[in-house]
Amino acid sequence: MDADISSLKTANGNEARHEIVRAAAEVFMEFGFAATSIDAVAERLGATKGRIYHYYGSKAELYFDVQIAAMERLLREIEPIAQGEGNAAERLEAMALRHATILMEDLPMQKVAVRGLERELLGAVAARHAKTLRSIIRLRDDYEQIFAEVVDAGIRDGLFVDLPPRLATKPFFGALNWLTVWYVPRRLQKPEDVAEIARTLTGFAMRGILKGAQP
Amino acid sequence: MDADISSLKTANGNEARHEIVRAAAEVFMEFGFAATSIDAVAERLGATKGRIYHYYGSKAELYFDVQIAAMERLLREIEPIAQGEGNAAERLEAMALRHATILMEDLPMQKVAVRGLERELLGAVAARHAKTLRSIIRLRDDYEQIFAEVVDAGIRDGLFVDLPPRLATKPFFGALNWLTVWYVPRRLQKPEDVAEIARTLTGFAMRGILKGAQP
DNA sequence: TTGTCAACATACCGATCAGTATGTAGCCTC
DNA sequence: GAGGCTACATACTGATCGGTATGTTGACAA
Repeated sequence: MDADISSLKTANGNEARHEIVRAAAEVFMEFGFAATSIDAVAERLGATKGRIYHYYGSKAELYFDVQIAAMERLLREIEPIAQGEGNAAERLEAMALRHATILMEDLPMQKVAVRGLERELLGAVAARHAKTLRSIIRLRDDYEQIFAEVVDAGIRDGLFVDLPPRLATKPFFGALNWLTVWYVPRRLQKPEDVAEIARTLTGFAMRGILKGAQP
Repeated sequence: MDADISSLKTANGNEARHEIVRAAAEVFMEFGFAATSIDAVAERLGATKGRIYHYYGSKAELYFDVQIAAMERLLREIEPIAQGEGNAAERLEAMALRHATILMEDLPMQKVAVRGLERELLGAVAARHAKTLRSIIRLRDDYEQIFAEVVDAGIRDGLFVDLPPRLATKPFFGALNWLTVWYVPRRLQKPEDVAEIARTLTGFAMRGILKGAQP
């Protein structure tokens, strides 16, 4: 958001921050926000609190950064597909496929992001970080909006079932995002299996939204 | 599980426990397990810790009871439908419709149950309550099994897409269960809207799993 | 009318943990 | 080679919270 005076220092700082974010994502994924201690994140880093608090002002700020990193990757990869070529069905399918794949590739980050700001935060540190909270909710809304627009186009073209776009995207996301609940990465055998799962889920979601031929 | 010597005492005890479970479900839903304090649950009850610890030995035990109550309601209502009449597609549709409706009707309990035992527990109090944990996982597996069997029947009958039943049920549940993430109950206007949402989600999920007519 | 027990409330303890304050080792600069 | 700064580590504090120990009150029993 504000990295501009980039020099060696800033670059190193960004890399150091990113290491912390990755470790934090893993621990947050395992235990959730409240049950994750900064000491546990530090331990996973092979370091101590000092290192983390040198780069982050609070646990909430670190948690937010995980979410932002996850959302930014999704936005960065999916938006071009949405604006690309093909009819609404083709674009939506490509978006879903990429979306599901990213969830599995970046599971820790994405799992944290998908579970979202689950109230655990709103009640607690809401006021302090109200501005950051808004911007994350904004990111999420923007992302859903990208899908909603393609869905809307598909509905207008008569390709998709006749539903309010915002409502149609809910089960669509559900079929895909649910994998963050059940998917457990196995050692080895990964690259093709991930693609296979992504195709299966995408196929399901597309059938759910496409206007069928039978009455 | 062990309520047998039922007398006035046991009956009152069960009712008292159920009140606690309801309040606990609301607070757990809002803040999650770790961020929910027993004092917060007591406050929602208009009571103090003493009341809760009179009936429950620990916070984990209370949390488990919420999950058990939620799973038991689902099992109790959906199993008869699965064993009922109709072909696989008709039964699965009725099950999905009822499932989605229950999620919305009992949102606090069901939201807690859907989010499940999210590791926040496994790491922490796992050993102490290993037995209870197993039985809850068992309940969840049993429930998914009910769906998997109907799905399997539908696949064998050529009604559903040709996928491993366990894999096909994932996005099916996803489309439905995802509502626990986005659904926010509004005052008034409820009874028919809930049914409408349930029908929409069920329709999506059924299209996702039905073998389409177009190639 | 006194004992008993369920059904709580109150008071307290010990552990955990976010955040802070204070070091300190290395590098860079001049 | 002295000051300064970055990138941490270490030590500490204050607050929260799960659990327990100890009341207290009313109903019922005998």
